[in-house]
Amino acid sequence: MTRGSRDPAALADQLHSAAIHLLRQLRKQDDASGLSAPRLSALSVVVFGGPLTLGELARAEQVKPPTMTRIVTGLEKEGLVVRKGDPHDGRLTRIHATAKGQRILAEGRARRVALLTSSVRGLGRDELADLARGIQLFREVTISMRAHSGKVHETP
Amino acid sequence: MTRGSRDPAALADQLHSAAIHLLRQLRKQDDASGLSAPRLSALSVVVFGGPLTLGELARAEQVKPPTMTRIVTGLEKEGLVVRKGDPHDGRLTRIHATAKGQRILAEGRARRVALLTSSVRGLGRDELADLARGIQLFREVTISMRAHSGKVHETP
DNA sequence: CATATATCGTTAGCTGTGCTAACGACTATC
DNA sequence: GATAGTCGTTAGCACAGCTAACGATATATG
Repeated sequence: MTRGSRDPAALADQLHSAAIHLLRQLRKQDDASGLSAPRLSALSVVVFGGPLTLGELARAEQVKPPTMTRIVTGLEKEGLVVRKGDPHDGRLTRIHATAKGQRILAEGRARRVALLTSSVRGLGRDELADLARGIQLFREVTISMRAHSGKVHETP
Repeated sequence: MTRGSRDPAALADQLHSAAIHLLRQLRKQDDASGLSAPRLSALSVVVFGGPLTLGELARAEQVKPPTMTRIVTGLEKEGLVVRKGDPHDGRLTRIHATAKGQRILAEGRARRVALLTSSVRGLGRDELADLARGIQLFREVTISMRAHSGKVHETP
């Protein structure tokens, strides 16, 4: 398997498996803050990306508008974001983070960091750097996949 | 952001975001084979891990038995696995992969590989090696998280 | 100005994943 | 053979993802 690490097929499977299991663990941890992964991710975009329209948020999260509607509704029900109508365009709904939303996000982040830190304790500085490098490559692959997937499937 | 790559907080956020978006892309591609990510992952375990009981499969996929029951039911309905009772222990249900299941898995794998290959075309050999390294670290972190998460939350 | 067209967000309805609680079937123990 | 434990399933809940259809608003066109 050490040799197979450079085999694209094995790499694809490992990527698939690693992503699934990693996300499951992250989700478990996020449950401690009462927020699911999609909600937390959306909240993060709103907090750091400033006020956004629902459509922009949906595109940022690569999700269809109806899905984002319900995510935002859930967040709003917990008082983490608020909807505000745009004065210039009545169709738009701008999503703003509340102070509570910012606090919850910071807490969840701190919780993940604490867990990651304890998990990373067994890793050295170099391995940490490798991890950062790996994340960067993950993102590049994701972006590239996104560009290519339309070709494989369809182009609406 | 280049400097922040070694900041644990930024690393945690990036890990979170990267996993979510990567999985979303993988899921889209897997949709082409008519199988969702959890089903494909479970099928992969059954195919490569030989016949397993439902409970073993649930533990392998870090999922509770009722969830695995439905995943297996879905796979069985499509003729990708079969349930067989254990002759020595009537409580056990062993899950076997069918020839069709093996074929479908191979096809899905080929599809992912094709996409990954095209996505990876922009990456050099060294970057590929870095990616493999990143995946390895991902798994270590996941395993470590799993060991530590009980401590953070609770131990039932 | 009035009407048609386009865009945005929501609602309705479907599938699938995850959980807990409760249950039936079977083993194992006493 | 009664009792206790294990395994898988069923029932019921919440949430995420989608498409299709709809109302409201904005814009373009006659």
